Amino acid sequence: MPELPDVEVYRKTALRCLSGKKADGAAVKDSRALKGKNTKKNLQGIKGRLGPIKRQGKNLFFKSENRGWFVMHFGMTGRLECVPKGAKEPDYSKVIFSLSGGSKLVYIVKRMLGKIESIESPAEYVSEKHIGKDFHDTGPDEFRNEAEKNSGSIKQFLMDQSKFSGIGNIYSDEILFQSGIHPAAKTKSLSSAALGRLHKKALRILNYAVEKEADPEKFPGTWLIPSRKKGAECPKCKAHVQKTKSGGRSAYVCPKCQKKN
DNA sequence: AGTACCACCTGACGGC
DNA sequence: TGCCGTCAGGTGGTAC
Repeated sequence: MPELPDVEVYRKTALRCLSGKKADGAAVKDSRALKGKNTKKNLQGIKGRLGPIKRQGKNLFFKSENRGWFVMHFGMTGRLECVPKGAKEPDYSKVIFSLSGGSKLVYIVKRMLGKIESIESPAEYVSEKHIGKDFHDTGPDEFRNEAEKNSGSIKQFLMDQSKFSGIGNIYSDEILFQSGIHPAAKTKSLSSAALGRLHKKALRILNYAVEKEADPEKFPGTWLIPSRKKGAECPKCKAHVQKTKSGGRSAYVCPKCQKKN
């Protein structure tokens, strides 16, 4: 789940959960969900207000009053929940932030691919990890410029976090579907106008998904995501949706609506 | 430098 | 019902 819209939802969840509250330590249930030497100690020692909270791409950053910055990544199966006082923690809870008043902010991951790490600053982190600016902050010109330098497929380009960050496998499929572009199309084969439309469409889709809390059940039936399975009907033309591979990742395509050129 | 591919870890699901 | 194989929306490292 966790692509830009999902992580944006988690940011809002965290904001709401932490607002007006103070943290008193974070319980680490599974150290494998942590990265870096001092992360465990720092999490356990957290005291006071948590914030600001920032998001860039799929990364969520938050600062603690006394232990500095942390970054959260959600991998394929992570999420963040605000659990009220007395309520049971969800399965696979890995790190639990205790808040004043008894509520908790809980970091949950199933498949151990997500991580929390103690870091110096978000700026240093994104520069070290080559994480490009958030897709929301990219303009059409820079999008086109980067695209024109890219020699791979358009899907891989959209998913490359080093240029612009936030788009993953699911939303890249949606963006390409709504743009009528085949995921295997070479980025270079797209006209400047097509790239401009693609960029605009991508922003619109991401914004809309955030509005709908990244919940696929609230997405329109005209979107691919609800039909993103092999053999389902294309919501536009009723052809069968095909499952293809792109760079080792599954890519769902309507063979009639999406053309390679 | 840019791109392509595999490995990582464990849960969910479909087929037998 | 239970076992097994396959696949999963993430990134990072390595090999071209």
